Amino acid sequence: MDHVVTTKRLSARGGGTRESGGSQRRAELLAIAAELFATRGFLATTVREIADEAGILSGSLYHHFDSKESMADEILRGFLEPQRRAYQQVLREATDPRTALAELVRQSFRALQDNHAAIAIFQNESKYLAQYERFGYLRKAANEFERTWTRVLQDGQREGVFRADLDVKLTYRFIRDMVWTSVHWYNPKGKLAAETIAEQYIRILCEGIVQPE
Amino acid sequence: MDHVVTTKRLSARGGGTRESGGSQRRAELLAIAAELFATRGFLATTVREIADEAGILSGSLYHHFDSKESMADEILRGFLEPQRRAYQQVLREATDPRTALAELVRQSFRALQDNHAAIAIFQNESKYLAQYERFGYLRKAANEFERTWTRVLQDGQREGVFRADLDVKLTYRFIRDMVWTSVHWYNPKGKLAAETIAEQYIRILCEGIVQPE
Amino acid sequence: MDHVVTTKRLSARGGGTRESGGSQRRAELLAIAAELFATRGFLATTVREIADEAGILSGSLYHHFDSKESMADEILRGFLEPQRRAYQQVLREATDPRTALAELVRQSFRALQDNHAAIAIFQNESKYLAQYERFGYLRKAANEFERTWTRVLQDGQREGVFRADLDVKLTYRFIRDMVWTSVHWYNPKGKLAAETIAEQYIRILCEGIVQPE
Amino acid sequence: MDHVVTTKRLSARGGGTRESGGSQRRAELLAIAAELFATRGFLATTVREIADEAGILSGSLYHHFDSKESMADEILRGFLEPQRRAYQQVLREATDPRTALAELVRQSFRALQDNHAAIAIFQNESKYLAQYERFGYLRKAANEFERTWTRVLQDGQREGVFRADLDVKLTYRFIRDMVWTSVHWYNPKGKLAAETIAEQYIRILCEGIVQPE
DNA sequence: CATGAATGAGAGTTCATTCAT
DNA sequence: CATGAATGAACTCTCATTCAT
Repeated sequence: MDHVVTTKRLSARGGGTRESGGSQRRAELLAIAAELFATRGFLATTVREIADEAGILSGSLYHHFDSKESMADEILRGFLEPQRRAYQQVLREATDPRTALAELVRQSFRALQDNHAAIAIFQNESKYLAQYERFGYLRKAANEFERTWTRVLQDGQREGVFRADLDVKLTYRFIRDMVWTSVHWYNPKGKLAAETIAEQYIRILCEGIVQPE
Repeated sequence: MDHVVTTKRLSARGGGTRESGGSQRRAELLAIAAELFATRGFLATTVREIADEAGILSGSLYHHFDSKESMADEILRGFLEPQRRAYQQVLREATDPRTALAELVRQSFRALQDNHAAIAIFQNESKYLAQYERFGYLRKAANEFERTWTRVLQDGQREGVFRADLDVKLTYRFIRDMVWTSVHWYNPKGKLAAETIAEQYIRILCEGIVQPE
Repeated sequence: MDHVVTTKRLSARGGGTRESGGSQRRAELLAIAAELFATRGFLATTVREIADEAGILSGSLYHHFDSKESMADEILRGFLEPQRRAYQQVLREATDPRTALAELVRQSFRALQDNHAAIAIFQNESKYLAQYERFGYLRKAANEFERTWTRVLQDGQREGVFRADLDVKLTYRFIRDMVWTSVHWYNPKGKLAAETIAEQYIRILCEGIVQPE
Repeated sequence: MDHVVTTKRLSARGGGTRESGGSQRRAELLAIAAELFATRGFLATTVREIADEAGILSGSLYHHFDSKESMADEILRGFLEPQRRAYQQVLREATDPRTALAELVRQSFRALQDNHAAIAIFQNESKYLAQYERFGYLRKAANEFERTWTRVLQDGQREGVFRADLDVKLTYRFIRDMVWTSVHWYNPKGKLAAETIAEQYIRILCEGIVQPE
């Protein structure tokens, strides 16, 4: 379905980061880049804007990172791996599908609070970035997330906790979209706590919006 | 909250299209552009790509359109105004909040089938485009859509049809995201009919995913 | 009278130069641009030609300047302000209108020698450039120059030094055109010294070409 | 002295006009083009602007003219040949150098009234256009004009009418510039008659601006 | 670590011109 | 005579990236 463009707009350079171990300056720069990528988009953000925000010249960024993509890469990896582990832990610790589902939602909103920028980038730029080999792991991560959620949904259906007439894949998408898309309007510094949203969403999701008679 | 970027990367040119009344060729070109903007993103699509797909040279596009933005503009206006009217009609014809809500969802998925590309662009590029005066109407349209949905939700709560403990704004966002975000995976030519998705989503939305005891 | 063309062919970009303080390279590039603008015209000179002459790529110019217009802007400002001050000084130091006039002519030809390119650009491109806000100061400068000269002429008429039957405005234009237009043929490196021309012109201007009987 | 650029920005096409005999429509179009070339400059005027002003599409102009240059060519030739003849006649009819000079000035200002646009183009665009073979006649015409004026000046000096200490070439340039440059500010429809200006200029030129004691 | 000058590819856009209808 | 669609070359400008200092 996706038009896969061969190789363009991304340097041919294999990959790799200049120094894996991160100095503090590095982390600062990464945070700045993440914020800009998240709010303006990866393509719409220039390395000069990142450098400006950091108070250095654009060329100087290349002392810390190989390329603009390396920054996105590092930001995304820094979010995906912990998130993967967090989901696994939820699955291990949950006793039944319903609490598992609720915990997955809660964990997701917690991530929204802590990794707002990274999630926005993952959400908005995956399609574009995944065109390039280097970012192949994005699709893999998305698939693993899907397996995580659908397993819970299927278990729930089997145990009669979730309604049997639901299409699991469709339901998964429903949930995923509703959770991750909040990144577009959720403000970690705003007055609406992630937990509050999570609880509301869990209720709508489980019981629907209609008042039972 | 949003970082508002001043003015760049979009020509200051007031607006206006070369010819408002559309020839047939024009419509073809617009469809090509819409498809590309939708699948690759506005920034990631070059006018040369659009022209290539149309079998002409990039410069020739400018016989029909003022600029790349003009194309996006025309595509978006062509979707928003009819959509607005469709929502209004739903509101006029619906007898009670619950059917109103269901109809709004159905109408939205119908739009997804007919205006897939335009909706994707509206969804993905609004944030970027709305920075520019010319696209101010995007925010206005979004606001009007919000009013439409929240009115139905509030009416429903007042009449006791929808649960009273729901935050209306949050619920609206929930619904909006779930509906529009489907644009990312929904394939109008695929085997999953928009109506099927709509019905499933309406059920989840209204009754939740949990099997009542 | 003048057809005022709205806004095109000049970027809307407010103004501003990349760095106000000038490095040495900057000055070299500016000199090259000035020479080309002067001999070929602003529109007829491409940034590639400027870059070629400087031995760099056209894109590299944008490390130093915001735009082609920025270069013209800087060239013109670098000439107008000193010129304004020079005229003021002539006025302050002159004891009578006749020597004032002669000194103004001399100062103008001296400028021709030092700022040949800038004057040519001011002369030839003002009409075109002044269409754009950014170059509004060109008209202001022209007006101030006019006031300078007409004041001297009026003083001279009042004191009976200059003939009373002369239309001051017309006479001013006469002088201005004759002085500045020399830019079209005057060659600073040629054998004709600016001073020689100035003296001849002063004589013609003051006493006419007719041999008194 | 002039940098002569080989061949660019002017079609290689030999020359020639589509139809020598001029229809009326043709004359109208030419007048429109002349006005635009004069006020905006040759390069700054697009064929589309000419066509717009004429109420047709740009491509339609090519039914009447070979190229944009052909228009300039025709406009310039239409002015130069009559002007040449007019100068010749002045020379034939004048009885002495002083009246000859005065008549040349008067004739020039009369031309300014009738051929304002053409003169402006001749004045402003000669340098640019003369780069191209096709417009070689511009230099020839300029040379002939120069010979006309300098002959009168030399005759006058020989006969003791004009001051002997004047450099003839310099004086010629002085006069030419002062006369032709008026094209920049002279408005044929304004309240200042060409004759008035001519008389003032003749007086300044002959007797100077200084009040004789 | 950072600067500052440069590269090189490609972007959007303009415009004179052509030509079938 | 004019239209409308297209060409093709050139233009100004952007931006990720490199590298000597």
